[in-house]
Amino acid sequence: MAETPPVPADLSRRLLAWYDAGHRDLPWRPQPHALGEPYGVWLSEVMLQQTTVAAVIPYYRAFLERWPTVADLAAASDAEVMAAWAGLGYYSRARNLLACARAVAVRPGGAFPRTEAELRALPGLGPYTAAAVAAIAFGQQAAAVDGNVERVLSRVFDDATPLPAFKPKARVLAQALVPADRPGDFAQAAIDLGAVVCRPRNPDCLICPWRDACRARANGTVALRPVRPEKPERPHRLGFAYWVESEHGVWLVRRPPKGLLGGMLALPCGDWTAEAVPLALPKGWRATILNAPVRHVFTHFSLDLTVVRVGAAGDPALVFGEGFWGTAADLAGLPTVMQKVRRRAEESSK
DNA sequence: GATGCGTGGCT
DNA sequence: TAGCCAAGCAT
Repeated sequence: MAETPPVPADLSRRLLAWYDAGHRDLPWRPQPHALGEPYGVWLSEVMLQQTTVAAVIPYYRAFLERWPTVADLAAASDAEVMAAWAGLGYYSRARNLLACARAVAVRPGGAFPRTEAELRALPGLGPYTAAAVAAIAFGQQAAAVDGNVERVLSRVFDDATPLPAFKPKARVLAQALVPADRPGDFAQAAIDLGAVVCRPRNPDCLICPWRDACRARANGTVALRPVRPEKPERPHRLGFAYWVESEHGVWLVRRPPKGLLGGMLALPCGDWTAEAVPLALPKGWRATILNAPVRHVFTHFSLDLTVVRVGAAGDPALVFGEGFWGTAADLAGLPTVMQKVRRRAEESSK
């Protein structure tokens, strides 16, 4: 790796002083100088992966209320946890969350490991989350480098290395800055700095505790950092979703455990491809095609789903696969794209 | 190293 | 409004 520039002295102290003078009050956050509660820290960090604070807060509260300890969560069923996660996105996190809780529950004392390396070995904990939990909950001198910290460091050192190649450099720089006495506060302060001051757009350099040291500010390149690679074009896909209602409820299926919406409840659908092909329905089954498709945008493709209301004259499993008649409580556990389909179907019956 | 994986808010 | 982006991880 290329040499990293010397780290100006006193950056850590200035950042901590800025944090102490006023930081975001978040439900999972310990008081300054205090350690966080491992379960809550871990839960929040997993929820916050690629997810905004505002979206996480209600889910965090709901999980803590329903499963107050990691042992409680470990005892929950897959279906309960997936349903509780519905709407938050990136559903492999929910599967890994439960796998991690179960792994922790069978450890001696049912407690989380305390070191970054041991945490890193748990499901769903990558380099960032392992370091964050180690620092915030256990006071380990670990460098938690997320997108905020990468952005801040790319600017302070005016480094034009494109992401994600800059990440290893950022880790080296961050590790050199982590103070031995307050690693958890430092991790959260660095994140707050990126989230509140050193924002992606319109950074508030005038109030930045690192403004004097910031090379990008001196060079007038703040808006150019970090350098991001071009994003690939997002393809468009088409598909059908089937609303099959009877006196028993609505026919729901469980999606396969891996892949898109893996492990989640769903309405029956065919494949989502460049050209949609409707499923052939048995004779005597009524089908009503709703006029405007449901639009949804995923990370790597956009989707138009044509909703079909079906009056089944026989066993839906024969056409749509293994499933069950879902009630209103079951429907609440559908992911967002399926909620959009549900809304469209329910509107059409008014 | 590249790709797949959700959703919602902001501009 | 259509794109950008968010406390990343697994493969």
